Amino acid sequence: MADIDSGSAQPAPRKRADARRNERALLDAAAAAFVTSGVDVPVRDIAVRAGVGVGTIYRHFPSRADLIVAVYRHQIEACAEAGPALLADSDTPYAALARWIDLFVDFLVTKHGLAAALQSDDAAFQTLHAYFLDRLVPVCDQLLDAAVAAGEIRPDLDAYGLLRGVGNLCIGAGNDPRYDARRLVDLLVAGLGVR
Amino acid sequence: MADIDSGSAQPAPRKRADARRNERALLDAAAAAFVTSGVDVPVRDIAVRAGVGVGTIYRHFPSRADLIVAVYRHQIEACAEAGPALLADSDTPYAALARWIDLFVDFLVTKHGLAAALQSDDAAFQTLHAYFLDRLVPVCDQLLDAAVAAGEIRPDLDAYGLLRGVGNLCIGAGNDPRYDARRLVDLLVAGLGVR
DNA sequence: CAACATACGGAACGGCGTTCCGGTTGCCAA
DNA sequence: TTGGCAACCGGAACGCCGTTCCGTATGTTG
Repeated sequence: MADIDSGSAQPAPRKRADARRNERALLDAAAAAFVTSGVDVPVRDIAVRAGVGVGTIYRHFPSRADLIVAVYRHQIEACAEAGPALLADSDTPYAALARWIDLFVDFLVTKHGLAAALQSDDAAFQTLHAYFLDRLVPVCDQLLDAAVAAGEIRPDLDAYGLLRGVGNLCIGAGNDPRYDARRLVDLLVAGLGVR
Repeated sequence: MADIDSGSAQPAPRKRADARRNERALLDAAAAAFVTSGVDVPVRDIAVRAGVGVGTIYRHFPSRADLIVAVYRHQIEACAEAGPALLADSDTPYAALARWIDLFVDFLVTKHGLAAALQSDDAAFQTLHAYFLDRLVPVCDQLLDAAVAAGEIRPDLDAYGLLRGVGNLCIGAGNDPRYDARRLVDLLVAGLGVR
């Protein structure tokens, strides 16, 4: 159920074997390349790693953003699902929010260049933008609402703004040991608390 | 005294008239292009605007970062000089810090793409990075130290981290009406305060 | 095994930043 | 005024990028 599309009778009449093999090789190669060289690794490098031509990449993933989404889908999904769980497990909604944001930061700072790609206004990255937003904004919203309802934080900020802010703060983390994105995010979250 | 180099006997033996004319035309053209299309406007566009060849740009400004620095030098200088002034004029060091950061945010959000360029780890932008840091970190440090000494903020954060955080939060502001960088910066600064 | 849809590889395209160099032009000395 | 030279100019050229296109190869199905 974590696959791209599930349920219903397979309306896609099954792909050719080599196509499926290449798609998997591409996902593996891309994941490895992203770790080594960041998400802006040249498309050709990924193609070489996977042992395919560049055309094959674009047939499977119409834009580089789709490839990024495909590679990280599981982790994003896991992050989204952790929201309600944290809300149930934590002492207060605010604590749940803080821990959830920690999770999000963990995810972002370990993916070189991903936070930057998320903010790019390049049309090619709209898919990426949209997927993150669709999946995470509702979760964040729920946490935020609960914390506001509990009177723990000011109702200053919407989920979209918070997520973008956190995402922005994570840009460049990992490239520069002097820059501690996590601490800044903590301060931001602290600033959210009622005084 | 606000010019690029002043004082001392001119060790540079005076440039040719056309060179000086072109340099000025380039600065004007670049400033206009930055407003219209952001700081990542293609170099060729700037050249066309200025009525010169691209070679001329690189002769005067070895990298695009140098051009950006040259265009905004005055404003950055003004921002730096406002630091001590605010410290003298404000009720508390924390208030001065908050107002100074406001100034910095004002500067960044009105320059499309500048905040993003500031964070780029591309080698070509090292000059840009270095200039901002050299000029603003000491000022921010002074404000931060004063506020810490007054017991107004926690000594959690160094000037470098704060400036980068604020810079990061300003990325993409102006492209997206749903994203209010200023509010996030305010929250961050609020988080800095002692509780 | 044939024949056809599907998928493949990589050349080709347009755009970018930057470099290079043959031609031009401002400047100063004669 | 003019000659000559250093300084400067324009834009072609280079290498890298993402993306598109198409002739060819191959899995699949009857």
